[in-house]
Amino acid sequence: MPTVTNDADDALQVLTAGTVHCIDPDELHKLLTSGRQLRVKFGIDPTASDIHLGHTVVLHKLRQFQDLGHLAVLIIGDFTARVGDPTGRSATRPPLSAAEVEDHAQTYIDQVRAVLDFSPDRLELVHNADWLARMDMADVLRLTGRTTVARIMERDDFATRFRDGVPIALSELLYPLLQGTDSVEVRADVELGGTDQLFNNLMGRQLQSAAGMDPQVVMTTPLLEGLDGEKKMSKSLGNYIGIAEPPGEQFGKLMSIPDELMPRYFALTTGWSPDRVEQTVAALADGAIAPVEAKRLLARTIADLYHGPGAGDAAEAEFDRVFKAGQVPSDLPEREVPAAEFPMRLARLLARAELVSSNKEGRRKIEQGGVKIAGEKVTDPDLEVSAADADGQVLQVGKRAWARVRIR
RNA sequence: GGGUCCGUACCCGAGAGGCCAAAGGGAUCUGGCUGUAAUCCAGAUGCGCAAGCUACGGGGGUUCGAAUCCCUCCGGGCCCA
Repeated sequence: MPTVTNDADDALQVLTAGTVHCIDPDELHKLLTSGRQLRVKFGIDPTASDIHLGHTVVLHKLRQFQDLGHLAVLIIGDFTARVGDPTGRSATRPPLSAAEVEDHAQTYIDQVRAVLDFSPDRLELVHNADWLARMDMADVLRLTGRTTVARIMERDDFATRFRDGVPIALSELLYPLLQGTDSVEVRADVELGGTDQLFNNLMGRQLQSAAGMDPQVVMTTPLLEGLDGEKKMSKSLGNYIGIAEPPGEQFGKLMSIPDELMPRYFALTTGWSPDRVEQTVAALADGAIAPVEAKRLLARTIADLYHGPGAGDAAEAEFDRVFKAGQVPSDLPEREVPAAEFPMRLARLLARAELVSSNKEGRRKIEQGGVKIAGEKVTDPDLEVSAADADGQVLQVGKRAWARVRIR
């Protein structure tokens, strides 16, 4: 068994830093003092294939436990994904097929590698279908008998949906119980999750106690705001930065977050030590670092984290080329258009080059002054171009869409 | 099983026979500004060169004319049992 740090006080401080809930710190301290390698549970439901920075907040916390010698018990919720966690959702999630779930799970695992330590003595990977799929009706009845309808309905999102007449599938009400069962099965000492998981995680304590185990310590991490600076980062809101996205995309998106969000991003997404975060944030606050520079640092850091050292510098250089110097990106798509279709209106060519979704939209973009051909702004919405005019030229729409036309 | 209400564009949501390609908000996009794909300000947002076409859960009907009225089917909420 690996050695575990015995300085419980220091460990407690590091581990509780940046958490929203810790239930409860005394229990955690006791566990840390025991010198045992703790089993730290974190469950993910592979309902979608992309991990974004919001997901990494809790993963960084889990990594801290690993770095202190503890064991991350990563539960792939292949069974629960099929039920659909209703957390924070206003509607029932459509069920996924087993194949979709498996596919997502593999992508998840690949992406999680960027944050977690995958050494065998630091990570245990399990699938909850291994125990949940085996339960029979008697097991289910026993499980559901351990709580009450009133207790389940305390959960805010259930209460809200019920009040507003939004449907709640009966299966969704069971979700907290399933997640709690996971805690019993993996004998979790600690469970991590976002703040929205608090209810589910506490259910784990209840079920563990009922099973005669010491209840797990529950710790929650903040939900990261997305690019808009207000709503929580999520794929469905489209305000996310995926960790598998190209570095240039990550860099650009990070440059577009509201300035006020920077301290939070430094604290929650970089994996930096609390000290380093504090120094950087302080420097930003007293003007020692200009906001742009801080944002660039953040953007480089994230790109490096997920694409290897140097990725951030490269992304930054390209960003400057394109957005500061206004040059064409070094790598831009080519679109082939048959010569027979010419001459055609530029508006139509933009659509053929997939820069706009319709001729009409192309016309609109020209009228708004957002279209350039070979670097020249076009003002005539009815402009006709010949094959010779168009061949090999770079079309640009707005600040972020380019294509080179090839006549064939 | 009975009753009742609802289903509108990417999302929320107004609309009550013609003035509706459909108010308003969100979201997104374009332009200007700039330290940024930030903020702020302005504008745009079904398709078609156009005549026009398609669109208000699906289908059918009434009418000169339907998102708006009727029938039916599908989906959903609530109440009663």
